[in-house]
Amino acid sequence: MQNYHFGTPSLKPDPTFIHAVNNGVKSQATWQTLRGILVTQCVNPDFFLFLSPFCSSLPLPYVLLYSLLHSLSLSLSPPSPLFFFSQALEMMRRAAAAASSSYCNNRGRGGGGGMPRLHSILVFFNNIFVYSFHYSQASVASTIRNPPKLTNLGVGDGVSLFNEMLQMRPLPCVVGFNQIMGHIAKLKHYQAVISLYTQMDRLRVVPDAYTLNIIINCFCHLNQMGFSLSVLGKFFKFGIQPNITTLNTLIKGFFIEGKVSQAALLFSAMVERGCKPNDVTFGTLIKGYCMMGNNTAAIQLLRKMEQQSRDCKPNVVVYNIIIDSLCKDTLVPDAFKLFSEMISRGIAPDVITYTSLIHGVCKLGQWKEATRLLNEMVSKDIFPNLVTFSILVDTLCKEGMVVEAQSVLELMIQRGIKPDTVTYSSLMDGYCLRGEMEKAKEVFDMMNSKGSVVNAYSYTILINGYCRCKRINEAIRLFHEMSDRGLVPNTVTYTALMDGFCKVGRILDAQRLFSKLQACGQVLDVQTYAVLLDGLFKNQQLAMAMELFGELECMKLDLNIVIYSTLIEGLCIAGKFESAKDHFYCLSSKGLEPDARTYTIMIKGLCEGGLISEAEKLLREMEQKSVAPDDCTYNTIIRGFLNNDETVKAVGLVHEMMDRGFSADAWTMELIIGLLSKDKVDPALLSLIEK
DNA sequence: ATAGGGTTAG
Repeated sequence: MQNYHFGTPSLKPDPTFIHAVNNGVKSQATWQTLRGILVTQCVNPDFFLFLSPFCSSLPLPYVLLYSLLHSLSLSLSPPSPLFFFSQALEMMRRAAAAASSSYCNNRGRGGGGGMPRLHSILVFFNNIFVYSFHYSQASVASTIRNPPKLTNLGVGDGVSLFNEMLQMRPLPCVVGFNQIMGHIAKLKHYQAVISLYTQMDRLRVVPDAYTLNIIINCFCHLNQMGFSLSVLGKFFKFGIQPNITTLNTLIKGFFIEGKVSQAALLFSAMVERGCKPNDVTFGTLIKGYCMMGNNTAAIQLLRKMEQQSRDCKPNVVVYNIIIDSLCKDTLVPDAFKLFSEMISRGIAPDVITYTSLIHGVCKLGQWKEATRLLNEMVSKDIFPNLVTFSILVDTLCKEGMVVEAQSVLELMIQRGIKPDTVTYSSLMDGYCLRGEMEKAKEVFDMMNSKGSVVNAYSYTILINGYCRCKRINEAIRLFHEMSDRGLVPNTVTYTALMDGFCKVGRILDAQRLFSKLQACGQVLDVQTYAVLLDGLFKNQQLAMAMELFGELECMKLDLNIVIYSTLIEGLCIAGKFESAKDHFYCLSSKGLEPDARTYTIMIKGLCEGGLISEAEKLLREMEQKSVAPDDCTYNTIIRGFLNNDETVKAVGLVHEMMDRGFSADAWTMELIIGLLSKDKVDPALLSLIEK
């Protein structure tokens, strides 16, 4: 093992080597022989052995890979290597075929264009090929003087360029293909990359480590770890040494699939094997743990980095990952601690650091702090960019301040920052939240006409908007429209639509959607269940709701407070107050803490069941446990007291509520006015509330 | 020329 280095750049596979492997495979040469061939190619055969345990839980072809890799070290004859390779190839081909057909659908809606740009890029690539064929130095120099902007290349442009390149003879060097695939992968069109790779493979363009790493990365993002691992077979076949990037990418893939243990195992296996992790490895692990909600593990890794040799000291990227994760979990003070720590260590924050912090404080409604941060960053010559502005737009929208959001949007345009799909989608959501569906639709249509590509997010936001307003038919129409445009509705889209059906009482349709989702093998998360459960309760389907809950309890999903709140609320709706109470008081034994919403639901239930003193007890308990009661809690309990003829206590609570800066909502007002007209409450109450 | 960081929906 020590004779090989993972960081060694792989040699270009020698055609005779590929021949040798292929013939060896066909003739069932002993694996000792193949191993020998790999070694002549400076490829470490142990590498494949070391990766084999990660392939062991995979379906048939991978099982074969596993045994094949084992026999590599035991120098036994494997069952049928040829079978394995053809299987793996076939699977890749099928995946790619599926990918390319969906890609064609996407193209159908036109757009793209940009021929002049295409030409200049083509010239650029030609120059690169010239360079790699050692033709002319002069054209290389001119390329360096006038570097074309690859960043302007759209997906469609990239694909046509790729196809043109495939028709050139002699075939261009693999570098050009890598550039295009890498670029399209950056644009997140992973399926398109896979289908390009299949075409190139068919024409026998020999990949290199870059190519295969790009492909692994694409499969990872498509949640197809199995295919990612099968690419290892390609490395083997072409005699290419997998490198540290390959491993980093595989680790990332495991995290995307939520397989933390596999990721950790791969990491320790590589360390054990003397393969040195680099800063990207640590970054990937830290990001992975943050994604899993384990900030503590992420910070521990940061500390571990500090103790490592100087080549992987913590950098701005790892600090940003953790700061952002802490902000997302509203642990903003902790984020600020890390922020000062990085500065004191001489690591300069960048636009991403500031954007994450701004997002964090905005979520807590700390507008002053956000403004301070904006000023601070600008004073350091770090300027807010598209993402920073989009967050500001989004936050304003979530606060219901769409007019202000619009003016931020205009400001950014003035500064030459073009709002994109995300910015406009946030704005659209802002209108949806206010129920201004006509305005939301206007933004949507404007996006379509201005060339901002509407995506699955945009559709889901709009569908959700219509569902909230109970305009289910419009939602259904959009749902079909998005599929027609080749945009794939995901669990969130389905859940929004399901909620819409529930809201208009079409519980059967909601259930049908749910079954469809299950049948597609989609990953159903707790929130999807919560929506259906809520719908069943609200449509008086107690028995079915309880059955669904039972099903849910049997599954290995981590049931969160949302699902229990829904259950408790549902039981209250059905008048089963005792049962609701049981669940409520059992929460802590399940390791769950009721939040303000849970308390409000239980308080409401207790009031409806006439147990007002218990309701009041819960309100006080909230304060002890520092779960702040919100305006909803106060309005709920005040209504409870009024309905139970406890006007004196109600008045006391109204005072308390006003002191805390909350006000009576429309329902409470209506109730008070009703009681006033019957001379049942003190008129002073009205003057108090009307302020 | 490839891999890691910040923005939108239930």
